Amino acid sequence: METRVVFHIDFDYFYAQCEETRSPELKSKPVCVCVFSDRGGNSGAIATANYTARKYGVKSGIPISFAKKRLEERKDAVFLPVDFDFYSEISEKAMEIMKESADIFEYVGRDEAYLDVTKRVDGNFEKGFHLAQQIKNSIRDKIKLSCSIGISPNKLISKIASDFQKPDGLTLVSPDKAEVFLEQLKIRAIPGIGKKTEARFLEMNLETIQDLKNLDIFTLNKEFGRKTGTYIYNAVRGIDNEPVKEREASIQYSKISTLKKDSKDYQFLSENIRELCKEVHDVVKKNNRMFKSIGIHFVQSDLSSKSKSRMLKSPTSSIEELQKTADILLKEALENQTTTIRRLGVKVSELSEIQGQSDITSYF
DNA sequence: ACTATTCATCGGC
DNA sequence: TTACGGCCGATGAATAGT
Repeated sequence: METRVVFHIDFDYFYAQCEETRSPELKSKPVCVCVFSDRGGNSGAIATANYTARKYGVKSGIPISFAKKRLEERKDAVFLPVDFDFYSEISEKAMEIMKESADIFEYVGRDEAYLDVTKRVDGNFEKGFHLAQQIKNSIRDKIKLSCSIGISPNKLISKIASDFQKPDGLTLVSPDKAEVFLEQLKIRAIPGIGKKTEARFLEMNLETIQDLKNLDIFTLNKEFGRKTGTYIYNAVRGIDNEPVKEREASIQYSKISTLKKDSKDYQFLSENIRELCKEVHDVVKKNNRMFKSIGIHFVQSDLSSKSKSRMLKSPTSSIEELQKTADILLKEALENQTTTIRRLGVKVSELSEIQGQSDITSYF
């Protein structure tokens, strides 16, 4: 098998950087992009913060009120509400630029993509390095955005490499350097190994990827299951054969919102479910889709999650069926519900495309 | 016994 | 010290089908 040249490209502190591009005076200040909930005040969480804010311990996922405390001494700190449409616009433009440079382009998210450029650079990593520099320059010139790029023979190592130096990083890990590059890193650098898994390894006194090489595949499979165990075994050795592939557009649509008040009252929740169904259905309609699976999701007052979903007999695009099914799921879920519910969500999945119908509303 | 499907939970960004 | 969004996709157990 031929050696590939694979890029992983990641925009730096993406949402906050988007805000900086439209208001350059923000660049010198701590910038926090916030998801404010419907509860008013500072209820909500941080989506992203720029590096100035990060110096104060502000990072994505923490409560807004927590971030404000940490930035108390910075009177110039700004807390902006998220503007997903704006970020998506910028993302699309940047993705177009990257696509032009790729043999195969894989969209991962608004701020992330993989490129297979093997043919483009004749399998030559030096040429790959120059191509990556050109992409960075082009995105900076045209969109005023910085990004970090990892270059290696596969998606796994490139992902780790793009994270290695940032912001505005460019890290090349050629095949002969892969082992040494990985060995020095903390276990946490492996995508998919989060806080929980890291803690389990730390208890076994394993800290670096080098340390992990001491575990045999049987132990790993036994501890983590076959799929994850094998993945970790290969990952620490830099082995990953996942091809870069064009991605089908999203495979589910969902809406979740924080309720005005915590509740387990059917009437109140039912009204909210109805509205969420409408919003999800708008997206379904806009994308000309049918769905075959419907689910609801709770976040309870203690922040733990619960979900319930059901397969339909056949795909549909009917909002009535969506609302009816979601409501049934809600009723069933509430039967033995003891804790109150803080956030409520609706999702549809198992999507399929509606074939060329000019006026779909007349069909059921 | 193996594979495919369904459903609930988890974690990344 | 607490504080808490809105998405997405992956994983694996349970179940159904072959």
